[in-house]
Amino acid sequence: MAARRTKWQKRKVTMLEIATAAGVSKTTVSFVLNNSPNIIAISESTRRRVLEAAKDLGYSPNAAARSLSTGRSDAILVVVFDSRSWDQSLVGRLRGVEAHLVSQGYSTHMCTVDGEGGTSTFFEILRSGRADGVLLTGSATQDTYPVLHAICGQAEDLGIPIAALADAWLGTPVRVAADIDDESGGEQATSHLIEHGHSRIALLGVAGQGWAESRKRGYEAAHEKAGIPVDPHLFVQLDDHNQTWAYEATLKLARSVDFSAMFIVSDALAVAALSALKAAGRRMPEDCAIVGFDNNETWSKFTDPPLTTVHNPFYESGFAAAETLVHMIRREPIKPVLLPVSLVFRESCGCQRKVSQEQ
Amino acid sequence: MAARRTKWQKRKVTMLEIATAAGVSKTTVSFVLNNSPNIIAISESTRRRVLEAAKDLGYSPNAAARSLSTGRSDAILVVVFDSRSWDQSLVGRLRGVEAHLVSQGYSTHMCTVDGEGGTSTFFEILRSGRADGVLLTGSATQDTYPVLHAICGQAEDLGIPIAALADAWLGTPVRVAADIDDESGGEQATSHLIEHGHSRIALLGVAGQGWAESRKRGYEAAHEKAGIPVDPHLFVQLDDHNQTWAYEATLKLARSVDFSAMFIVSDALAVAALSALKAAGRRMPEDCAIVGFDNNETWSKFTDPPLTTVHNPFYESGFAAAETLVHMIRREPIKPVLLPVSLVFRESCGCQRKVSQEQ
DNA sequence: ATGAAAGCGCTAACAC
DNA sequence: GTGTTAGCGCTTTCAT
Repeated sequence: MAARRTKWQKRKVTMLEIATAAGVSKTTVSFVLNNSPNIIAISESTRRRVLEAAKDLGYSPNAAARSLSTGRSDAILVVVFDSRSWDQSLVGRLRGVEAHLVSQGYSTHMCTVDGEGGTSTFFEILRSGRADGVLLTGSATQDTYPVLHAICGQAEDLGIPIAALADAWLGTPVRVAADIDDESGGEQATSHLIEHGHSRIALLGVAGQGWAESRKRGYEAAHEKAGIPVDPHLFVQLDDHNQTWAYEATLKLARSVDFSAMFIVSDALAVAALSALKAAGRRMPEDCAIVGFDNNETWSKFTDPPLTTVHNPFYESGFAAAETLVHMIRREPIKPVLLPVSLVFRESCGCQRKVSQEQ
Repeated sequence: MAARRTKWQKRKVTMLEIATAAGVSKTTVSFVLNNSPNIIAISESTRRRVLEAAKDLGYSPNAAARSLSTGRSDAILVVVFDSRSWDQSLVGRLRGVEAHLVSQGYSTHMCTVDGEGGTSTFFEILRSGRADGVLLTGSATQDTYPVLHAICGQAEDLGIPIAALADAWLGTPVRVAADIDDESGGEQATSHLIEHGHSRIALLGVAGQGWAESRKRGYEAAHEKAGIPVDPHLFVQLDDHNQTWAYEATLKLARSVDFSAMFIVSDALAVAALSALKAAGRRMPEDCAIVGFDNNETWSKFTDPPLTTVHNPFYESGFAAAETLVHMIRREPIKPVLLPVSLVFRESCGCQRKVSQEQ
């Protein structure tokens, strides 16, 4: 019976209702619920009554109202560049980002930027005040660089902090919120190969990408340290992080120059190279030892041979980047983050097979 | 000079300002900008003036204010279950989801649910009115099933539509917004193996997951069609989508029963199986032909041998699912979506090597 | 064809 | 210690 109310949508509880229930005013409720500075001026008993009422009624603040009133949105926007080419690394980072954001009371908006189109979303989200900060991830290519610049401009205009996750975005004012030690990784990888006795180590890199260039510097540093000259003929620098090119370039290299090992700046490229080397008739690691970079959880340990690679702490860097961004939003001091990386030994480098498959 | 205004934050333009600029009232501006039904009552010239002013001033509506006023949020929440185990499939789907959502003026909130913790975020986002609809993706495991149920309950209480992306969530009221034809995929894969002359085809599946079970049904259907009896001894049903288990189970199977081919319900599991088969001394495809499922863009073509697999249209299913969810939100009629899948022929099934590496 | 005005739910400056 | 009240920017009903 209780006619009226043709369709009963569970009414959202408002502050007013809980104020009434607790016999106080909205203000008091607001102070209590937000633990606002004025909370000191609220008696313990009132506080308790309010909290209780809020709980009983199942209160949740309305985000829009709060946002309208405070001017904040308590959300950040994650922009993924060229998501097409990203896999677990992206997912891992996203998990880390979200984990920290959640702990700080922020929610996560997401948008992707691939070539065209997507741009507008980004601007709308930012301009409509849906985000208090922006986190960039992925890596911009030639197509997306203009977009990247527009994004930076927009964020600056709006006074919204913007930070990059794990990669330098050259030529932009974007600060890297959390980076990993790409150079050290490249050095560890290369040094390990050198320890295995190799002196002609090929390098498969990507030109123009900060992370790849750093890894390459690590490769050079390892040579320097060992007193081995680097031979530029052993370099292949792709114009883009592209597997097909990696395959072809490696095939060509294997047929034209002499080398007994190879450091590849990413696992995704490494599998392509592995495939090309096999096509060139080489057996790994006997005819060519290999080390990659990233340690993709799902795929890298099941290559043939299992790939020795530098572990990239995706989750951790996402977490740290979010942390930095939140500091920026709150105008708190921030310290640069450089996460260490380390080598995961499997068989492609020439190390012996592990006893169990457990790694 | 121009003292005052110590820090100049580009003032957000409001409707009032554009109203003033155009010499009309807020109401008119709102009507024009939203193309509201009353737009018919706005003279073309006024309309143009308003539009022009809005453009000149670089106006963007404030999302919070609009949301507070309309009760909508123009955003949907994507919940990713067990994101740990997802890679490109997730990214592909997310891209699809976002592509459609953007076209409809929705923004995307994201949160993950892994074991513990994350739950709260979810509820907060929903209860604080930040989302008009929920899209579930990933697959719930035993740990996360309770969370899943809580989520469904919450969404229902709030009257917020909730839909699943590409997988049935057994025992919940969640409707599948866009599914792919897992069964047909399993059948195509198996039939192809049968055409290659195999009659003892092992199956590596996952128990309790809708998608995996469907793929298995396809395997059985193919046998039935070919008049080949299925031998349950050839089945391995993992309790979870776990590569280590897949490796071990396959190794054991290879050593205990006789089979000349294998259908594996996912590429991730397939690489583990491939590795195990090699460890058991088999050469592929000669000693064992293999077909997987998913066609991971980055990894599946560089396995050794290149993996023949069923292409899973991740992007498309994300797109379609978002489409359905939007229909649900708008209370428009919806039609079930079942995307077709097809086999990608490479070499692990025994087919000849392609002329170029181009696929 | 257009405008006035009443909210939407919350915050915070200011009174008491 | 606690309450009043004036917005925040937008939508929408109802006048005109």
